[in-house]
Amino acid sequence: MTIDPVSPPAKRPRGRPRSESAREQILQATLDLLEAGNLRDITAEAIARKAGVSKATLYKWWPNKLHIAFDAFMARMSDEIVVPDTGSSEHDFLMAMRDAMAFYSSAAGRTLAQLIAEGQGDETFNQALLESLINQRREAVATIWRRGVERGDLRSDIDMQMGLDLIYGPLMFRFLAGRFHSMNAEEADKLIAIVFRGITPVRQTAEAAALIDA
Amino acid sequence: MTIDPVSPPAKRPRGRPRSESAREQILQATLDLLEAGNLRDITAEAIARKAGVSKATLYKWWPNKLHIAFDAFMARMSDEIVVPDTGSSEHDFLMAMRDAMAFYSSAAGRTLAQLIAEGQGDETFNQALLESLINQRREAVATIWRRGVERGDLRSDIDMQMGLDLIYGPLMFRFLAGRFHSMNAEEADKLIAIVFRGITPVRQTAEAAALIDA
Amino acid sequence: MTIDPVSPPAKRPRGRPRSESAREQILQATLDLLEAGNLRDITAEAIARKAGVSKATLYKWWPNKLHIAFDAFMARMSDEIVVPDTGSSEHDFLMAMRDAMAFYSSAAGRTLAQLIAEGQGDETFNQALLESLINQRREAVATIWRRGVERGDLRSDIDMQMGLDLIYGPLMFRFLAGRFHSMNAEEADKLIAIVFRGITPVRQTAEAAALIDA
Amino acid sequence: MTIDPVSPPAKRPRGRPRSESAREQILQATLDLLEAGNLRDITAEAIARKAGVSKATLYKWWPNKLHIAFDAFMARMSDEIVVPDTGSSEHDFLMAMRDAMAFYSSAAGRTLAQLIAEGQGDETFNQALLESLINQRREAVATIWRRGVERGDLRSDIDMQMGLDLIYGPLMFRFLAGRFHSMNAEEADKLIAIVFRGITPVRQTAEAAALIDA
DNA sequence: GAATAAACGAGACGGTACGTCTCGTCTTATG
DNA sequence: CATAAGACGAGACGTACCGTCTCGTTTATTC
Repeated sequence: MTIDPVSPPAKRPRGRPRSESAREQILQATLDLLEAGNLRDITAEAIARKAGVSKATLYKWWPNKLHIAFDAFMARMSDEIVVPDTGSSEHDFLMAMRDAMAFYSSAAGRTLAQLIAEGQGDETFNQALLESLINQRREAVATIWRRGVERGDLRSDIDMQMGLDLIYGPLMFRFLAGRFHSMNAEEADKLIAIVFRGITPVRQTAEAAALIDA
Repeated sequence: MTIDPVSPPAKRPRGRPRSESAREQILQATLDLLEAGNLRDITAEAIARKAGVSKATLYKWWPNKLHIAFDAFMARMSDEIVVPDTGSSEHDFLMAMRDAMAFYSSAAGRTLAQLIAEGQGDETFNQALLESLINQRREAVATIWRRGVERGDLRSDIDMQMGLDLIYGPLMFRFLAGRFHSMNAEEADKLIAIVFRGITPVRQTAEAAALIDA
Repeated sequence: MTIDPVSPPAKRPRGRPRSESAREQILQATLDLLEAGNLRDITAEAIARKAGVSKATLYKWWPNKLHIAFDAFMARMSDEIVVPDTGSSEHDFLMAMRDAMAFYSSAAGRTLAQLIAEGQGDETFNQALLESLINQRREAVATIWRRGVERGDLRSDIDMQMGLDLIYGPLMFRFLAGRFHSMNAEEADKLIAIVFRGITPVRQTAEAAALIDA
Repeated sequence: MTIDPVSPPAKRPRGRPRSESAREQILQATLDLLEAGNLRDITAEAIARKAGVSKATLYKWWPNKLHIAFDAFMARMSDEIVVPDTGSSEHDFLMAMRDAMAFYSSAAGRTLAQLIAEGQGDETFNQALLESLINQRREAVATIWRRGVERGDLRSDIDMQMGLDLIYGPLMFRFLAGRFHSMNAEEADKLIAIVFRGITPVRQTAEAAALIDA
């Protein structure tokens, strides 16, 4: 048993350390304002005021309010993903989709839409947003996918990315098109059912199709 | 002796008529600027200057630059949709998807993404945008869909809207996520193939699946 | 007798004309604020608010608040100078000095001191300020001086500028040094008396000196 | 064994003593910056950086940069005044004036002008500045003046302050008015000559005047 | 033709947010 | 303790764009 005797003891830099409370206040204030209105209508001054913080502090740590909103959003996202394991891939995906639907329906979903919208002009930001957003789900979904392939529920010759696009694409499409309200549980079931006929091995596909045809 | 008493033949109002050339100049200038940069970075003043028009004229006919951009975009869209008719629904959809891909890849696509983005804060505008945009394609796609159902290529118990979501959702998803470059012809083929296994009647599905499995 | 038939009739430029009322409101507001406090403590925003004017309007017509203050000050200065004519140059100068003392004692004087102070960093501005300020008095004083020389009250071989420096220099010195309160009428009399012994022809000088000596 | 009970002579306080080198570095840095640019444009941060000192140290020992500049200026002034003694009061004053001219022409003069300017808003500071500045010269000039009165070169019934105003007022006037460059040796001679006709006893005055008239 | 009416260009305006800057205070760890 | 480092709250700066307005001008219809 060894204790690293050398390890640089995370030495504090010289000056006054960054105020963690200020950071939190800013993110919280931003979230609150985002729930109340559009990102476009939120001013840096309003965030600063609500957070009890100077405007200079905002601009010291973030280049603009878009990035503040991004951090605020992400801080709220990090611990919510769970990986369903019902024994059936289709059912697992259904659960994952319902989870996603719940998320997109929440205030956070509205915020996300605005982040995507505002980020449209900034390719780098957009990339970062989608990546960190989707990567979080991808891990969960990848687990389901892998289990499904091993179990024989899913075809092994289909690119997972394509599968994800098929499942989340329609969801996101409705979401951004403002038709999200129509995306109820029943619709989700149908969507998953149809996609699964495409991504399951032939035998099961045929059976499933027969079932639907019936 | 009477002259057509029914049709008051588009009687010109009293004053100076609206300048059609100004209208065109404005839309053209807006399009040019949109190709060069982001909608966010385009100012009403820049449009007016480039169009050789007064700012007041802009605001007389449009409520804000978002609506100008919308009109400019739409003016360029109106006559491009064609309805493929190859005898096979799958092939028809493949053609339609490639058409859509070409469109989204063009400068107009970039413009569209920005319109969607900016419209995010304005529900009414967003609705109008998506509707008039999708309706244009919907007509075409509906024709394909109808033919497919009649021909027996497509299941009759699937909601067309769901079908469109399945086809265009992944496309739009990649588009907005900035992964559109990866949406090449091969990917499009695969996507359509998978979706079709879900939306075709069981017999054909089983055959197709067997074909792929082989 | 002819009337220029061509003369361009002071054609109004195109566009909305500059608001004269805004100009006046700005200058008045600035003056009011200057009387109440230091130029340093006056913000562009305060001027704009008090004048019921946008900040942009300030910056459209003046490069910074220093120049606004200058214009405000000058607008209030233009018509106050009178040229005394008592028959005696010494008496005339005494009147002129008392006039200047009254001015420097007023709120306008306080404003002037601040303008000089703030202008210290901007050589061009400083030059312009002193010039337009002193030129106004110089005209008056030059008249007195010329009359004095013609009348034989003043030596003709002394540079007028030097004479002005001798008369106004001590005044301004006390003014800027904050000892202005001590510059009462009696002191003014003494000062003028002493200077006049230096700038009058010898005979009168001797007589005057003898008078004082007595 | 005895402990001196009387003189705990300048007992060192506890803790780390104030760094004398820091003090000097700060004043020197301030002087350097003052020579390079305007006091207005110098930031506390710049002084601290150049002096290799923390900003907190500045504010611990001075209330603001104006007072730092004052101390820096004064430290450079203290030992330069000499009292000419040529046997003639007029000549002595001429020397003193040339001395003053040299000073005002130097970088220190520029600094002084800025101190006066900045101090305009702070009556107390202004007072202190002028007092400590003028008192330094006053001592020297008072000596000349006293000698002159004793010697009979100067009238005894003229207030010395008034005399100083007459001599230094025009100088300072030109200095602050930005016309200082014109204040060459010849002008200084003339100025002193004129003033002296006002402040010398009648006999000499008459003689001098006659001399000038000739 | 003159009168009427609306649209037009130019551009000044009030409003408001931006992102930057400096001030003077504070909170750490170091000497 | 005094210090160096540097984050912080406060708040003014000057810029930019918005959408409105006030002009004088132009282009049409109506009398």
